[in-house]
Amino acid sequence: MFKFNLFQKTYISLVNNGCVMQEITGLELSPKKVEYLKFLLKIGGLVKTTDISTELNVDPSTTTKTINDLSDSGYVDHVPYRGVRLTDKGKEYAGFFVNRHNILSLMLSHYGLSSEEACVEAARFEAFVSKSAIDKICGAMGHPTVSVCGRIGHDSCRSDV
Amino acid sequence: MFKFNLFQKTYISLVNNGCVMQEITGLELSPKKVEYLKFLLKIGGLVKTTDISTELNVDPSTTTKTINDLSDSGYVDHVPYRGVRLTDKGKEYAGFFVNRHNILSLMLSHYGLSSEEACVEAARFEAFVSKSAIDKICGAMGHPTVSVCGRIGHDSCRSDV
DNA sequence: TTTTATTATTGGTCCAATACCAAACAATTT
DNA sequence: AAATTGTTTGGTATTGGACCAATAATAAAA
Repeated sequence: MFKFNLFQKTYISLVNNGCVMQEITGLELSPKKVEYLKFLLKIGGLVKTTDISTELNVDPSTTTKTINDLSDSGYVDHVPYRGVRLTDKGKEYAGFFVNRHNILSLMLSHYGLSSEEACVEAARFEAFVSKSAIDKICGAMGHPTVSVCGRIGHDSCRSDV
Repeated sequence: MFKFNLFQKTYISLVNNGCVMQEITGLELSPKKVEYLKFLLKIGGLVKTTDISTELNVDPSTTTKTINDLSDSGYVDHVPYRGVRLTDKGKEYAGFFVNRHNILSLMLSHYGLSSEEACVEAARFEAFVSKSAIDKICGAMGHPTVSVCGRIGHDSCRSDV
């Protein structure tokens, strides 16, 4: 019996292959959903519901529901019972979210917070910091490539240099 | 007819006159409640429901309910139909909230954000930044007294110098 | 390959924070 | 005292998040 594969590349991705960063405000997703996307990007491929639940310490049913939300918004592709993975759009957002976390952590570390403290603190408020602010902070710090909790890429903010 | 005055000083305040800053994490109140306290501190005395509603752009009934919450938690004293004012505890928290906002705004302005941008940005995430982080940032900046959107006091963080 | 175990999803319920509306109530003004 | 203004109550709604029990699908074992 035929089964449509949601993960198969289609001509759609060729049509929709442009960078969408111009439209990102950074405030589109709730803190918890940002966590989902960052984790999905870290794993990289197809991710199981249980893995997400374990990582984020939530019930699997909660994960399924959140994943459905993210799927409806176009950040992930989800095949029930098989797994979930980022869409191209999801990857761009997740990449920004990781960068934002790293830039804010690095910034905080410059004010006497330890790496650990900076990381924990940034995680608490990062979802409410706009991309426009991040681009400015990143530029003012000279577009650093290394933070206290990971590397920083500049695909999205170099244009603001 | 006798009416008990909730705003009258009683021996309670003499007993409870110590600084409670040691116990503040800065994460006790939701963003909206932080706004209420900051506004109440700005006005200073007895504040009417309508004034709060106008300032925060919410229905008066919403204000009444939020004020009841804040009253239950001991941040304000509320006499129905008369007005609301900060308790001593509320003043300490409100003072910290204002300082936190000003310190974060000042910090952001050091990364190329305009005063206006810094203020707006800080307002969005400040409720999720801990007092411990603020104390460190404040210390690292040399305990500035002037920010881009107000003066900064140091009653609560000088001990960390 | 049929049973068993594991994993995932659905449907239900719940909570916190925030908000509005209409009705009732209190205070103030006339 | 009546009318107006301001405030509160009670009800309802929404958004985001969470859990549980029951069902369904997949994978593992016999």
